[in-house]
Amino acid sequence: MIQNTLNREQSRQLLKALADPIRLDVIHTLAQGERCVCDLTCELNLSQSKLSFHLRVLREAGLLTDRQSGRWIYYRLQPDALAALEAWLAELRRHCTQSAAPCPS
Amino acid sequence: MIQNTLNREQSRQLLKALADPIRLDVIHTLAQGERCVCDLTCELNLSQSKLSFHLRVLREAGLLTDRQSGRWIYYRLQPDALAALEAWLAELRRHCTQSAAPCPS
DNA sequence: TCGATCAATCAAATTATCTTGATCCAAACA
DNA sequence: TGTTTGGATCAAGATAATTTGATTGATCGA
Repeated sequence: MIQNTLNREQSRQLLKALADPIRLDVIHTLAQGERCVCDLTCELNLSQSKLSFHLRVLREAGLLTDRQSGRWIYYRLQPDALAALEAWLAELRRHCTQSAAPCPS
Repeated sequence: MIQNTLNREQSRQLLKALADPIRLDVIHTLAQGERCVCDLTCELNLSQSKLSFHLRVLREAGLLTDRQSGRWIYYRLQPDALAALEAWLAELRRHCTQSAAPCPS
C-alpha cells in the first residue's frame, strides 16, 4: 500500500471487513502465518464457499493477498492495511480532541 | 472507558459502528464539538428518526455520550473509544508481524 | 486422457441492517 | 391545563449482507 492516508471509502471498507467474527478468526489465524485455503477450512471449520466469500471480502478490502502454488492458493495478511487504518483512526482522533467545547447548558 | 484493551465483541461493535457513511458524517461533525440532535438533523439533512437510529448505534458502541439540558439532548464524541480501537488494532498488528514465514512453495 | 482435488463463482434462500412514518413521552411555555 | 417541540421507539417495508448447495475451471496424478 503506497499511500498511508486512506480515503473515506477505503477506511469504511476496512472497518466493515474487520467487523465480522468469522473474518476476525481468519485474520487471527493468518496472523500466525500464511495458510492455504484448505488448511483454513479445516482449522476454522468452515464450508469451502463460505470461507471463500469471506476471503474475498478481506482481500478486496486490502487486508489479505494471495498467491497460487500448484493447485493450492495461499493467503497471507497485509499488515500495512492495519497500519493504514490505525493511522486513519489516529488522524480522526487528532481532529476530535482539538475542540471539545460543550454547548452552553 | 476504564479498560484500554477491548474484547473481541467490543472491538467488533466499534468497527461496525464506524463502517457506515452516515455515522462517519456524524462522527466528523461531532469532532468539531458537541451538538444537540436538532442541530445535527439540520446540518446532516437527515430525518429525525433516521438520525436517532444511527446515534443509538454509535452510543451503544461507546463512541458517543449524551446529556440532556432542558428539552434538548446534546451528543458528544468519546475519543477514548477511538483510542481503544486504535490500541486494539496496534495489538493485532503486533501479533501479525511477528511470524510472517510463508509456507514452502 | 480420465478422475480427483482445490478453490472461485453463481443463484436462491436466509438473515441482518436501514429507512420510513406513526406514536409516545417529557419538558417548556402560554 | 392544553399545546408545542425535541427526541426516542416501534412496526412494516426496503435494502444489503451472509449462507447454502451446485457448477465451473484449473491443476495434478494415474
